[in-house]
Amino acid sequence: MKAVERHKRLRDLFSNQEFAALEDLCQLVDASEATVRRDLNLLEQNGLIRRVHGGALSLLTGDETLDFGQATTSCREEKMRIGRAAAKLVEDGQTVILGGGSTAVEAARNLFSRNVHVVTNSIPIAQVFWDCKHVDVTLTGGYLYPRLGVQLGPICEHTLAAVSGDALIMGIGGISEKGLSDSNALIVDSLRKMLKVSRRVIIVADHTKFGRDRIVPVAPLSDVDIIVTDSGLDVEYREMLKRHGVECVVA
Amino acid sequence: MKAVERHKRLRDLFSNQEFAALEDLCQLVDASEATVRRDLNLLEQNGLIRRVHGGALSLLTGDETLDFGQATTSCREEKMRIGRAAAKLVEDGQTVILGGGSTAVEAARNLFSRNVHVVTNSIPIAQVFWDCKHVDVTLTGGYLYPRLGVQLGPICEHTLAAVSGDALIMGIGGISEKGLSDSNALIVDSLRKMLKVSRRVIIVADHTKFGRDRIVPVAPLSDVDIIVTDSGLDVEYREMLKRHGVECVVA
DNA sequence: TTGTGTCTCTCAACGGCTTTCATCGAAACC
DNA sequence: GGTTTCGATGAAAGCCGTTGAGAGACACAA
Repeated sequence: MKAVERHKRLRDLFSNQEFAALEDLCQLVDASEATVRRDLNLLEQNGLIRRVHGGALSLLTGDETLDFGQATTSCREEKMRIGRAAAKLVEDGQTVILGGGSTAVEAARNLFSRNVHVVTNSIPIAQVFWDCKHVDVTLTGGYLYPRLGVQLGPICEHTLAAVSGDALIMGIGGISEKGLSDSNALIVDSLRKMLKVSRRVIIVADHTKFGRDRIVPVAPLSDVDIIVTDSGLDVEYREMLKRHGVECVVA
Repeated sequence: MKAVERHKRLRDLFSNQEFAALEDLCQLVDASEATVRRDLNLLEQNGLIRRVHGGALSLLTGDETLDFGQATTSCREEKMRIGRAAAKLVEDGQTVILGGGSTAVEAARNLFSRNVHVVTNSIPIAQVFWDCKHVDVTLTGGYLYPRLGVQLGPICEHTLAAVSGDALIMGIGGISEKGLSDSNALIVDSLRKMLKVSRRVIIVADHTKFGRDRIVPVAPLSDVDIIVTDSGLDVEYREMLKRHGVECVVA
């Protein structure tokens, strides 16, 4: 059986089943333990499962608890790839600030097995690390913005002010020549604060976000170091990023 | 059976059952006593159960701590009544600080349709108000204590210091002549801070909590204004409360 | 106090994990 | 066509975590 086929079978299994033992997986894909272990490592790097003694736990079945409605379901594959690429830009031992948004959640998943310190105002992101030993999670506190599960306001900003991040990974509503913008006026203050206290700014955004100006401007493109996006991005926008000195990573 | 599987079964059991004998658990998971003991130690470390001579007590159905995933399953009559009674002690327009623990979650549920401002360090409690329009929720922020979903440490305490609560509703591990005590050393600092900034202290605790001294002392009884408990409380303890000027509400 | 049952600690055995190496087959190159 | 190179695979060695059994300490009840 080819690797692609094995991976597909494993994914299918883990979207229906919470736990699987190594032995059973070997039988399922008719491969040696060594191969299955390697496959599981890949799946773990992609944030689909978590390896445990004796097998692996699915991160897909538990999803409903992380799904806070809306955006999470659309273009999942792309967001996963973007999240993975963004996580790779972070080095072990660093402090990473994670902004809200479903793409940032994907990035968080890919930081699960890493050795980092996470600071976030997003409860869904915090829950990704619910039972993770390597990752310290600090929540900012603040007013709870119900629909999105993010914490906002003076308390949030005060905590952020006391933090210094090696990297910031955050999603955004719109990216254009004018800079970053978002449609939610309440959350932009916290976004700005995050930008301010981070040494390296990584924006995660699929190609549909480009060329859009949302109601509230957040920051100029010059504040951004890297934008991670998908392969659907127009050349026009790539050049725009280049002009503004923003590195563009295609996941 | 693999370790993950055993743990899942044990959790499931303890979310439905208050006590289980070691022997029965061995049978349930088909493992030796030694292994089950080790598993129980882990669960105890995670605050899900309390080990006792001959087996283990559930803290999920019992009170005090709450695993996020189990939130929906544990809803015993008594706890609900206690939660309801405690919520009645709060007036509209007030700021209520809610400590972690499953009884406090019940109180939170009964505040859902009220017009109050909630301050909490517990994510499960914040989620009670997820889709609620009348209730403002402020989270303290801080280090995420895994599994219990509470936020702790300097950030949490700093936020609490800047808050002033009309009422505090919190659960506790033990209540005796010596005062309040709890088994989790990490969370007591935040509990103390909550006590300090609240004008009116309401403790929610079923009768099994009385006469118990847990490892870490939290506060003397004189710091408490009201204790809401169930009808199973011994006269002996009612008098103790009276002696210390604590009002006792039986739900 | 004594006896029974339970707990803790230690040790040995087992199984799973990682690392390394050899093999195989496919694609690339000469 | 033959050779080389590279990635994928499986097997083996050694390490580490998990498990179960037993000895002694401890708790509880009669």
